[in-house]
Amino acid sequence: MSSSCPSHLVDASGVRHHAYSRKQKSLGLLCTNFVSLYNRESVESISLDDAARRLGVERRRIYDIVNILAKVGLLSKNGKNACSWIGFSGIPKALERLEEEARRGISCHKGIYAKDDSDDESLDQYVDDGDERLSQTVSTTLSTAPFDKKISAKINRRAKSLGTLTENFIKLFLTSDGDTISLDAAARLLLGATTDASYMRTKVRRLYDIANVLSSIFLIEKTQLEARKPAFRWLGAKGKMEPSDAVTVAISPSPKKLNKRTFGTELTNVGLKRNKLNSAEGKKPMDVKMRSENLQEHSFIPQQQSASKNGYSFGPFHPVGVMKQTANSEVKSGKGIQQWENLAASFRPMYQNQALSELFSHYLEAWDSWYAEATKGRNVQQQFNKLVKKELL
DNA sequence: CTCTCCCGCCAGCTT
DNA sequence: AAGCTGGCGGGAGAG
Repeated sequence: MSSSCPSHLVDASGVRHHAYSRKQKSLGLLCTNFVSLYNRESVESISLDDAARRLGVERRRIYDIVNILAKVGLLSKNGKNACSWIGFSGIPKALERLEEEARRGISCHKGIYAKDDSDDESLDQYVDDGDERLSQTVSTTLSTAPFDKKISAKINRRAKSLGTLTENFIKLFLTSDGDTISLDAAARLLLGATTDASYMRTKVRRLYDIANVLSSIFLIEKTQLEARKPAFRWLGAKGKMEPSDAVTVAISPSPKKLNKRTFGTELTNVGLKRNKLNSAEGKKPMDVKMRSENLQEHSFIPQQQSASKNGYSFGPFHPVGVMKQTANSEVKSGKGIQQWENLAASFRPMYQNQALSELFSHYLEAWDSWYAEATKGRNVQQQFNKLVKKELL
């Protein structure tokens, strides 16, 4: 085990030193690695089990990522322990769908997450949550009341899911004129006027989860509206941002800043738990060990697959500073690819791992192609946007 | 201190 | 019954 962990973390006697780093274990980074692992042509079906093993994480984490990525069209879930990889080309379509739904007012911003643990009373607000089967069930059930508690529970559960939250979070952007939404506003809009602070806290946690993942695939970036007011900026594919909209946070990209929630030095998120655990602790020591070993065998260095479509990206909440300087109008208006490349180049050294740099350049290509696709012929209904805009910020 | 968000428990669902 | 999913919130690292 120790062999697959950074050596400075564990000494010869197996005692862990104080080197736990959250940054190396972030969902975003994991997502990045996930994408780098599977974003290639030869990949069709993904076993979640396998993914967990190869990435060296609990399967629980894979679920999180898969649920989010499925909503942006990178992959689709199909059945137990499996999903199929679609790739970046799937993003435009998924965004279109979300936008369309948003326009039709489905799962709108009016607090669809309003707390509702008890009854069926607010069921109708869940009816159209974008899941056809579920919607159908609900519709029929509604018309044939009395309403089944089980279905109600199911709907509640679904309505609170990471996936649904992801969808609605994205819809916020897609239906807004501005492209930056404060965390506050997002929470308010997504959760409705709940007074329950703990419920709010929970959902904000989820928002962070989602934001990390979306950041890692460059759909959004984290930014700041003002001091201590975190916000997210849509980088997607709308290409309608004016330079003047840009939230200007001129940050000189000092190395320190750049390291903020960005790159792990490892390709994997393997292994170490928070330091409250010592080597003897943990429920599944064997499991962890096995993962580590597996990682060594499997290290998903991109052998020499067809050198084109494969990709890689940097981590979550990535280059905040640099992004500020490049990711405004140019990026959005379609001539940004060049900028992305420059950006990428400037970050390349952050990867100690050579395989990663390699993957990284592949990723650029993938990005390039999906971006081109995404910006092509895309018409955002400004009208509707204006309506919604008022709600934001 | 507050913000961020990893982590894994465990309820509910599926096979 | 066993295994799979994923909501949830405690609590720790980062700022």
